[in-house]
Amino acid sequence: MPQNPAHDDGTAELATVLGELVAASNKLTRMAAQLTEGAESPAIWRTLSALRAGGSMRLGELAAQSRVAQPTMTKLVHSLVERGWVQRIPDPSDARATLLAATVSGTAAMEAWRTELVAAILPNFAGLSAEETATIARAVALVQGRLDGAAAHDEGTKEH
Amino acid sequence: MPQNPAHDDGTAELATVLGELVAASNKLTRMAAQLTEGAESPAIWRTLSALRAGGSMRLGELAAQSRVAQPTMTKLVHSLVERGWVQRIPDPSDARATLLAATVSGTAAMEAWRTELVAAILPNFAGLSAEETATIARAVALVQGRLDGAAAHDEGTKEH
DNA sequence: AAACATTACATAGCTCGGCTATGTATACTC
DNA sequence: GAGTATACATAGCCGAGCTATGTAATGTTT
Repeated sequence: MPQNPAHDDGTAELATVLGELVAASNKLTRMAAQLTEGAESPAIWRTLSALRAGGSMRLGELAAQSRVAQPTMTKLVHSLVERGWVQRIPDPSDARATLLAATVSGTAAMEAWRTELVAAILPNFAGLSAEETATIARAVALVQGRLDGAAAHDEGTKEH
Repeated sequence: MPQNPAHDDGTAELATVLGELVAASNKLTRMAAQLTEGAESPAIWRTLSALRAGGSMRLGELAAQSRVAQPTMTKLVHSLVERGWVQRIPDPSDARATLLAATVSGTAAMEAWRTELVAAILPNFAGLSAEETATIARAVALVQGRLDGAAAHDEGTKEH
């Protein structure tokens, strides 16, 4: 705990903001899940999204990016492959590993879901001014950056 | 659907931002869950948080606020009561209903969790300037407002 | 006021996403 | 070539989410 307020660099305020940020994120995620019910689950889209963002990668890496344990990712990939949304490509340099790539239909499905979801929540955000939209966009970009940077680090952070 | 682009009020841009907002939220929620593993689940904290924000309320209302189905909330409340974090109070005006209130220890547990969580993610956000922090704060406030307004509406929106 | 409809919550039973522990095959190292 | 490390798969569990349905209290109707 930062017991000594050597020089107040706004840590206290930042902490408050982060607390609320997480709470709001939790709520929004729940809302999104509820609105697109019947469709596939958030985990599916999160995984596809990570694959799109990071390009083809191995299962373990994808698990780290998506912040789930490796066996969880094995399951997710299984169901994604079944749906034809992800393709397994043997890694030429390592017979143990397989590279994973989003297929065309996988990408299409993801974007269709995104469109549907946005359509569902858009009414709630209809009254935003251009300036407010820009504020949210900037905040999202800031948070995104911090999240991406974190994934790599944590690999070595695990105890044992 | 707003089919006619009568005047471009930035809907397209807003849609993009919302898509990314949801994706980032999903990721952040996952990160938070992973960091505080071993502790209780996000659903527990989300529920307690809703109770704190909205004050004592009936189970059905809490379910709506927390955006889960009623039976799901029944389960959650059960485990919260077991932990002594929520108290059931018979509703004097309706014998079928019970009012739910966060206990002192429930509130304390929630704040402890929040502190722990913030401590865990704070390093990732350490480099933020005061201005960036403010941007995130404003965005969170904006989103929060839209989320809160939505819960009530949806009650009547359900088909059948 | 008896009967019916509605409402508020509980129960049953299922699925899925998350975890740990462990197995198996390939790769590395000496 | 034996032993260790790595990449993924399997097994088995738990919690959170859902629908469908049950039960008791309330409201409504004649």
